[in-house]
Amino acid sequence: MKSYHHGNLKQELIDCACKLCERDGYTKLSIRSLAKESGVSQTAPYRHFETKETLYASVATEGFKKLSKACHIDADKKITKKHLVEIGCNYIEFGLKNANTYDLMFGTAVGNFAEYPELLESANSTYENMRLSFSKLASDSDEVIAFKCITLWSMVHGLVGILRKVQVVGDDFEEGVGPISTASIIATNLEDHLDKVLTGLIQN
Amino acid sequence: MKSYHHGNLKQELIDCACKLCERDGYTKLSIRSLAKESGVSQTAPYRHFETKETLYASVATEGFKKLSKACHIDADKKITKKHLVEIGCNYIEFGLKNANTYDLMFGTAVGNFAEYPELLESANSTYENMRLSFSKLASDSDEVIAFKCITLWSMVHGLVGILRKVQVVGDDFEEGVGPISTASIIATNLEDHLDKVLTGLIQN
DNA sequence: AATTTAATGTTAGCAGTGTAAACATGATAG
DNA sequence: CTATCATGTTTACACTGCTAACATTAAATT
Repeated sequence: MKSYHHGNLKQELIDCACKLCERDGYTKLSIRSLAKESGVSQTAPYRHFETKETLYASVATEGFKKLSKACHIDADKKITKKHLVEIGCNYIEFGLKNANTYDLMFGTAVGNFAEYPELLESANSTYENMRLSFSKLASDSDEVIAFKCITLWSMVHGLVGILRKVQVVGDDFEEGVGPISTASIIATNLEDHLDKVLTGLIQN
Repeated sequence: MKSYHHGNLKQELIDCACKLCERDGYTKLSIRSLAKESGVSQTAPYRHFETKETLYASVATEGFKKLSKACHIDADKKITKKHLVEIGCNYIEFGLKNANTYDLMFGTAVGNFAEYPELLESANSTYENMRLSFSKLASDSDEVIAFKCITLWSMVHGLVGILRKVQVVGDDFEEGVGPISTASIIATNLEDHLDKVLTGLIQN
C-alpha cells in the first residue's frame, strides 16, 4: 500500500522531466503526463513548481550543470590553445548529444533567468568556468578575456545550431557544395575546424 | 453583408500569423485566435493548413525570404571582406530585430524542412546567396567556399543566439567582465568584431 | 444554360493542456 | 496531544489542436 505522501516528489519530477525533455523535446512535456509517470495526481506537481516555466527552469538548471561539467578541464597548469579547442569540442558535443535540453537552455521557454536563482547561478557559473580557462591561457586584461570568451561561446553555440539545422534542410546541391555535406565535413573534423577559427582569436 | 467565402483567407492568415508570431512569439500563436482575428470560424484555417506546423512553415518561409533580402548585396563588381562584414551585420541585425520569427526559422518548431517545398526553397536560397557572395570574394574551390560560408553562418548565428541570451542572464559580475557588458560591447561594435573574426577565415 | 464537382466555409465535439480553488492527509512543532 | 503547515487529491474552467459531418458557392463539365 502506497503512502499518501510521496516523500521525494520534487526530485523525481525533475529527473523524470529531464529524461522526457531530452527524449521528446520540451514542447511534448506536460505536467499531467509527468504526474502520471510519477503515480501522483495531475495537480500534485503544482506543490513544487508554481508554473510550467518553473519546471522548465529546473530542467535547464540541470542542463547547465552538465554542460559546465562537460566543459571543465582540470588544469592548474598553464592552459594552451589545445585546451580551448577541447573545451569547444566538448561544448559542441554536449549541444548535439543533448539537443532537446540544449533548446530549453538557450531558447525562449524560460524567459527571464533572473527569476530562477538556481538557473541563473548555474548559467553564470558555466560562463565563469570558460572565462577562467581563457584567463589561464594568456595574461590578457579582464576585458579582453571576457571578449574572447563570448566570442568562443558564440562560435560553438552557432556551430551547434547550424550543424543541427542543416541536417533538416534538403540538399539538392552539387556534391560537396551544399550545406549538409559541408557541415558534415566540419562536424567530423571539429578539432581542426575549431583550431582554425580560434587562431584568428588568440595568438599562441 | 459579408460573403460566405473570404476570398483571400490563406494569405491573410499568413500575414496575420507573421505579425502575431513576431509580436508574441510562435508559442503564443493559436489557430483559433488567428481565425478569430480574420473573422472566420475556428476551423477554417484547416482548409489551408493541414496542421499547425504547416502554418509555422509558411511563417518561416516568409522569414527566410526577408533574411535573404536583408543579406543580399548587389555587387557584380568584386566583393571585398568589407562586403562580407556587411552581410554578417545585416544577418545579425535581422536576427535581433526579428527574434521571434528567427526562433521559428532556426528552432525545432518545424521539424523537417523537406516536407515543405517552399520553406526548403527559401532556406536553401538564403544559403546559396551567401555562397555566391563568398565565391566572388576569392577564387577558392567550391568546397572551400562552402566551408567558409558555413563557418560565417555559424558565427553570425551564434552571435545572434548569445547576444540575445545574455540579456536574460543576470549580471552579477565585476564591471566589464560579465557576459552582458561584454556582449553589449560586441553588439555596439559589430562591424569591428566581425572584421576581426573573419580575418582568421579569409585573407584579403 | 443546367448540372455536377470541388473548394472553402461552419458547427459540434473529442481529447488533451495549464492552472486555480476547495478539500484531505499526515508529518512535525508547540 | 494538539495545532499547524507542507503536501497530496478532486473538481472545474478556459483554452488548445484537430476530426467529422454538414453548408455554401465558385468552377468545371455536360
